[in-house]
Amino acid sequence: MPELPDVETFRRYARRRGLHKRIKDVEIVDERILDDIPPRTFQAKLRGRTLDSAVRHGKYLFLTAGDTPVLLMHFGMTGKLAYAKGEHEDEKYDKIRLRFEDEHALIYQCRRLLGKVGLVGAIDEAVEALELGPDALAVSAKAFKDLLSSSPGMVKSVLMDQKRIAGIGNIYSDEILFHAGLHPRKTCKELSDNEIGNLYRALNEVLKTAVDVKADPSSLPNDYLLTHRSKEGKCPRCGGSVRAITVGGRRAWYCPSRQS
DNA sequence: AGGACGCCCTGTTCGC
DNA sequence: TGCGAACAGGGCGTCC
Repeated sequence: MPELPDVETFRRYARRRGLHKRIKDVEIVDERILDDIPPRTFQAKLRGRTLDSAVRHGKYLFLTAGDTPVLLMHFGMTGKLAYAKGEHEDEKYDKIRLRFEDEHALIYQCRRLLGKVGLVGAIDEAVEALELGPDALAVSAKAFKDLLSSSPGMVKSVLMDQKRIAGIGNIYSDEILFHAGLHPRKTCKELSDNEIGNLYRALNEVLKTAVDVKADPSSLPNDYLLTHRSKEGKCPRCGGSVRAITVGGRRAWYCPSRQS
């Protein structure tokens, strides 16, 4: 579930809790979360270091500690951050703990091991290696239009393609399409200039609003679709039943009477 | 090249 | 009541 708004929230959390403190110990609770790096190496490279910045690109969070290496975090579907000294919520899902000298730790938690934690040489190198497109909140209207014009596929799939635009996943792609009034199976080729403009505005409005509420669904405005994604769900704007179809192997929820 | 599909992974929900 | 199947979905690989 962590998409751009969630990861931006994690970034701010990490910035507030984890920077400018010496890492006394690197506790690897479950080494399966490590991405292609031996646990001992991971520990040795971070122990004694001090995190000094938190940068997000799409759904990736990068924590720097001087020049190199850079700590990379991807949250998969169930990853999140915690900060605690002793007992804490969801402790059994702790995977990595960066323990500071005051005994508090910045903790990477993940239930389903679909996330990854690793070290990279530099942020721009990692973004290139991962072939990530520009961050969804850093795409200009023109670049967005050019991108959609050159993509033949379904608009939902294109929004979710991290190589084209980084940061949008299943839930927020549905939300953006809902706000733009577009059917998830519509192809980019079918979009008018006006519809592309609406989509661009919806993308920015939805993502910024979600960031503002710290990606907490219950705090989103009442006319958002997110909390109505279920069989019994009603469209928050027209009261009609919402519907689910499969698009690109993902569940796509939408309002049939408002999205075409 | 796009898209359908399977897989990983495991907690939760649903149906028999 | 209990158990297993289905589902959740980000990312990746395979096949058509």
